[in-house]
Parts: sequence; structure tokens; C-alpha cells
Amino acid sequence: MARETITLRRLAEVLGLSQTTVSRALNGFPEVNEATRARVIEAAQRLNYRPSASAASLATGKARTIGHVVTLGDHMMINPHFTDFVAGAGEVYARFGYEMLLRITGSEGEQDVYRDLISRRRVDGVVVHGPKTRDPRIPFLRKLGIPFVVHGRCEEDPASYSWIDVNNRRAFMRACNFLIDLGHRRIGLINGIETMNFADRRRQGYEAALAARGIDLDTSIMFSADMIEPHGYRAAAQMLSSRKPPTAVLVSSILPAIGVMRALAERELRPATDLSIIVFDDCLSFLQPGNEAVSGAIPFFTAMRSSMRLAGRRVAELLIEQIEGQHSAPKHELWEAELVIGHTTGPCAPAESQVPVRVKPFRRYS
Amino acid sequence: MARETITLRRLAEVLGLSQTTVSRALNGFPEVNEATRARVIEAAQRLNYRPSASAASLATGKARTIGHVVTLGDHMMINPHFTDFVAGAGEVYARFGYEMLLRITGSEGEQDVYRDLISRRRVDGVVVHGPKTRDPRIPFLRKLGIPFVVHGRCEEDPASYSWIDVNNRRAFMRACNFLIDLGHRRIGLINGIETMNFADRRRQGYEAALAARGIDLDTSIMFSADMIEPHGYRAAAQMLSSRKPPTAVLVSSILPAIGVMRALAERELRPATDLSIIVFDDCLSFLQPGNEAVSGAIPFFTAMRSSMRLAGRRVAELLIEQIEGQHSAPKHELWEAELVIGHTTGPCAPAESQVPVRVKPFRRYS
DNA sequence: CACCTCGTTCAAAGCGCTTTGGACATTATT
DNA sequence: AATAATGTCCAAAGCGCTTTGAACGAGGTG
Repeated sequence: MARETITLRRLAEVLGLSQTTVSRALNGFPEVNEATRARVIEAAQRLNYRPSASAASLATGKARTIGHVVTLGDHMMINPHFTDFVAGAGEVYARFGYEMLLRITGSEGEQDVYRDLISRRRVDGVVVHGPKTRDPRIPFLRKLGIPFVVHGRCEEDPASYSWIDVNNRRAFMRACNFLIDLGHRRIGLINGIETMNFADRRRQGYEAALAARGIDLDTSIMFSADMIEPHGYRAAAQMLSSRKPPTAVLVSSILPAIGVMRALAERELRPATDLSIIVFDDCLSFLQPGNEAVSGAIPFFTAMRSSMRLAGRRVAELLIEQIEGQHSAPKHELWEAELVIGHTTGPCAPAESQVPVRVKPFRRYS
Repeated sequence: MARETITLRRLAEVLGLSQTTVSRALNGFPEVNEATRARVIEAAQRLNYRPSASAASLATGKARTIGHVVTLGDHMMINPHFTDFVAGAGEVYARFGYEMLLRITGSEGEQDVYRDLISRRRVDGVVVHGPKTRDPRIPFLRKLGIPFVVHGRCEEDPASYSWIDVNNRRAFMRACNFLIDLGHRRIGLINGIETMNFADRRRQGYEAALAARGIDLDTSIMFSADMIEPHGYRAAAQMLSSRKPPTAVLVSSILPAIGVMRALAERELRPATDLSIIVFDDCLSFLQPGNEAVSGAIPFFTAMRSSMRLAGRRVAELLIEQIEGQHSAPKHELWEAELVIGHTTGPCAPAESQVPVRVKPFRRYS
């Protein structure tokens, strides 16, 4: 098993053919006799021949590898949603014969990481994770002239590059409207860090919905921080202990939402009856397995859903298209999140609501 | 910026030197005049020269890349603990100039993935994630004669390869003893999938602790499944609805523990008072940020802790040592988890306990 | 002065692929 | 029958590095 690795040259010798022919036979070129091709393939399999990746990429100039640069946040952690995304992207790479290169980096020097990856010709393209509202990486990558696709997008010139994003603004607007329809007037926001474009847009949606119904903003019930459990806990604890706690809250991820639950439990309060909670959950597979939705069971959290895994798949597909295809125009996809009703939302308790409650039957928003 | 990439040859031409000298100057060989070396380095920086990774690895035979093969579990998801591990490993790779290659695969054909990675010389070594109790990957990799380090270990011949593992047996034994000391006699187990070695050992620890105190096993309060929220929820729900619910429970990960909390809340029961919970949390960064422990705040869950990130770091270090160093003997590290007391454990309610309760003061186990 | 040793540099030979530009039979076309 | 058009195959030139073996002065020894 540990016998010397077999090279193209050896294989050609064994077969009594030239390297050219063997190479072409294996790579499916038409100008080789089908009989010889069969012989070659058989021998390659028998001798367990695998072309050297570095030799091939040196010769072709293609690395057949895609780079993912993930930045550690304030808490030096990788966004857990990332695993789902990567799983989706991985499927696609496997299908097309690409490798996935992962670089973990602190927030400084991200650009150097990209530059390094690219100028050493380690990757044919990169995917950009977690774009900020104004993100220097994008003009930088454009200038480098390398294929890339953004998961999310930036404020500036989004038409000039490919991206896939969820309509975060709309999702939060809708969720907020849903709460208002339930009679809530005092609605808190537990958002992610608002330099991130997605969080910024979520806030916009929240603000727009309130404004449209003539509800004033109250910054004392608006929070913004890393999307982790303790943040949700602290924010909820602070709101619930205030003289005028909200009756509902919009939470940016299921992680802080779990913290909200903890704060409620501590006070012997209950979701839906004491505090309505809507969470943007991105279908975190390890908390909310997709099959639950399929099987028809009612999920616990009322949530805006959008599959991270699907996003990973689609981003990978776009990127490969861009790498392999002729220079096509940038593509964009804006996905709508689905509002799924769970057990954490309910009508505003009459005592607290300033207007008559219009209870709507639970239903599944498109 | 998008000007043609500069090669070693060009750089040598510009400098009026041979490729040999330039290469050696950049790679720190001693036989080059320090004055020339300085000139070379300056020029390289000015012209933004980066050696081609594939050319270098073709010439040296080293890929300077390490492969991680992660297998999607039953729920087609990546274990979320993985992100922390990878973050740790990534730090080390960055420090030593290695890349990280990630391959996502279904459970079939894992071996082919390794074989492919290795025989195409894409990686210099691999790390094995989530070893099963008897895992065919290990003899397979040994036969291939490639450097690898296992995160966890297998039952068979663990002395023959390098690994880093947590003493899962001991951790669960200790946690179980702690509960027994609190007066609990009926202790449930919500374990991971027991074909996984770590889950198997955890169960052993649990069983050993009970046996040592003369408590009979009751398989109706022992559960084993993927470590996700719904599993914890279902297991807890089932136990709490039974005629004779446990007064304490050992949970294999913080994810199912969240499900346990949900089951409790649903029944208006409370942790510690109605059900003691100890969780093995692996310091999931997005739920239990390390700084909480450092800052002295009492964490919510009573937990057995062991840092995934540290494990990732150490595994990477061992692997690089193995790749670069002379053939040294396999190394093993067995880490002890730390038992940290939080808010989810308390004495067994007298009515339920069969023996007088011996309350111990809360303390931090080493 | 011849000889040796250093310190420094270089030409050239790979590493294992892909790809260009023929070569050489066959077969089809005139 | 001569020519053109295939259908198959090959030798050789790269791709951009690393590394071997040798060259060449300068300084140190006998």
C-alpha cells in the first residue's frame, strides 16, 4: 500500500503509450481511440493512479480550490451558522471536483489573507462571508480581478459583483408587522452587530414597520451585539426588569433567543403569554432540524427562516459558474425568509395594549 | 493591480541574479550574502512577489496543507463543536504557514476521501474527527503511512497513533458522583450516539459510578441520539412524563440540554429544584463564552468543561510536529474535564430521595 | 608561489502534469 | 492514382519552483 506513488509517466510506460495519450484518455479528450481509452482507464484503476494535484494545477494554472476566509468576531468565535453554510457549499464542491480551503483570521489583515491566497495561486476564487455595510474587501477583490461571490452584500455598488442575500429588511418588517397585528405596541429588538450589513438592514426593517404604524422608536429596548446566548439573556433581563417592559421582542438569531428564554424562566415568565418572541433562525440544523418543519410538527420558536445550507450551495454554484464560464454578468439573488409560526408568539395581553386586540388565526406566511 | 503575476524567473532577471540565489535568499539559506539577501527581499516586496504554491509543492513534494474530513451525521449536519475546534487548529496552521483543506462527506466512502486527498498529494497529513469505537479509518491511514492525529481515540491499539482525547469516562463518573453526593439516586442519561467512542466512554463512566454506589441501571431513563436540541427535549419530556421521573440528568452536550430546559419550562418545572442537570459542554463559544468563566460570573449550567478550541490547537501542533519532525513515537494526551458548578444542580428533594441528603457546599472541582 | 578553504553565485536538471505541433496510417475525395 | 481529410498517437516544450554539483574569486597556509 505504501508502494511508491505511480505517476503519469510510469502509467504510460506500463501501457506502452505516450503521456499525451494517457493524459487525454483520462481527461476525456475526443481524439483517442475508445479501445485505448478503455485500456488506459482500466490500468489507471488497477494501479491506483491519481494525478498529482500540484502538478496539474501548475500545468493548467487552475487550483480547483475555493477559498473561504472566516473572520473571528469579537468573541474570537466562528459564527455557528457557518457550519451549515459550509456543509452546503461542500456538497457542491464535491460534485464539481473542487476543494475547499479554509482560512481563519482575526479581523486585522483580512485583505492580506485574500491577497496571499490569490497571488500564490492557491485558489481560483473566494467566497466573502459576513460583509460589513461598507466593506473594503469588495473593492479590493474587484481590483484583484479574481472571481468571488458574497454571502450577503454591501451597500456600495451591489450590482457590480455576485451575491446571494436574504431580504433581511423585509423579513424584520414582516415579523414586526405580525407582532403589531397581534396587538403589540412595545416591541424590543435584540440585533446582531450593526456594522454587519445584515444586522443593519434588519434594524431598518424593524424601524420601518414601527414608523409605518406610527409607533415611536425607543432605543432603551433596542440592543445590538454579537449573536450569542449571553447577549440575549442580558438584553432580555434588562428589558424585563425595566419599569415598562416590552410585550414582544424581535431576536436576530436563535442563540440570543435561548438567552431570552433563560431570562424569562428566571422570572417565571412564559413565552407567548408574557413575552412574544420572533427569531431569525437561519434554520440552524442542530437546533431546529429541517425535518421538523417538513414533518408538520409545530416548531418551538416563531421564526423567520432561511436555509443557510441552501445559501452555501447556491453561493458555491455561482462561484464555480463564474470561474469556469465565460465572463458573464454578476448575478444576484435576494431570498425571502419564511415566517413560520411557533409557540412563542401570542396576542398582546389586553391590559398592556393601547388598542383593541385583533387576534389573527395562526397561519403560515408564504 | 491585475498586472501579470511575477515569477521567480522575472524577479531574478530584474535583480540580475540567478533563480537559485533568489530562491535561497528568500528561503533563508545561509550561503547567501546578507547584502544580496536584503536586496532580494526588498525587490520581492516591492514587486509583490509570491511564490506559486503548486510549483513549490511540486518541487518539494510537500503540500503544506492539512486535510480535515468531516462526516455529516444522521441529521446531515456538522457537529457545531467543530467550529471551535477548527478555529483553534486554524491559529496554529497560520502560525506555521499551513493551509487547511476541508472535505465534507456523507458517511459512506470516507476512506476514499482520505485516499484521494493523500494520493493526489493535496495534503501532508490529516486529522481524524469523531472516531467511532472501532473505526476502520485508523488502520486504513496507518497502512497508507501518512501522518495523522485523531481527535478522540479508538478502542483498538490506541498506542499506535497520536491522539488527543478528553477523559470522558472519568468526567461522567465524576459528574455522576457529584449528583449522587447531592442525594440523587435516580439519574437519567442523555447521551450522544454510542457508536461514537466518546459517547461510549461517557456511558461507561455513568454506569461505573452508579454501580460503585450500588444503584441499578434503568434503561428507561437512558437515551442515545444525535446531540441536538430536539433530542434533549424529547428525552426529557419522556422522562418527566413517566410515573417515576429522575431527579437528575447527565447530558452529553449543551444543545440537548437546551432541549431539556424547554421540556422543563413547558411543565413549569425548574432546573436544580425540580431536576438537576449536568452538561458536558465543551465550552461552546457561542453559548458559553470563555470569558464568563474567567470573569468569575457563575455560569448557568453546571458543566463538565473542556475546551474544543484548545483541542484543535493541540491536535494541529502534534500533526505538524509529526509531519516536519523525524519519525517520533506517537503521542497521546488525555485531558481531564473540569467540573464547574452552575445554577442547574441542587440537592435531591427529600421527598424523592431514598436516603438522607448530604448537602455539600458548592465548590469548584479541580 | 602553489595549494586549500571559504563564501558566494550559477547553470541545469528535475518535480508530474498539460498542451502544442507534428507524424503516420487509414479512409474518403477528386 | 494522387490528394485531401480524417483518426490516433507521439516528442517535446512548458508551468514555476527547489536543489544538485560545480565554478569562481578572495583570503589563508605551507
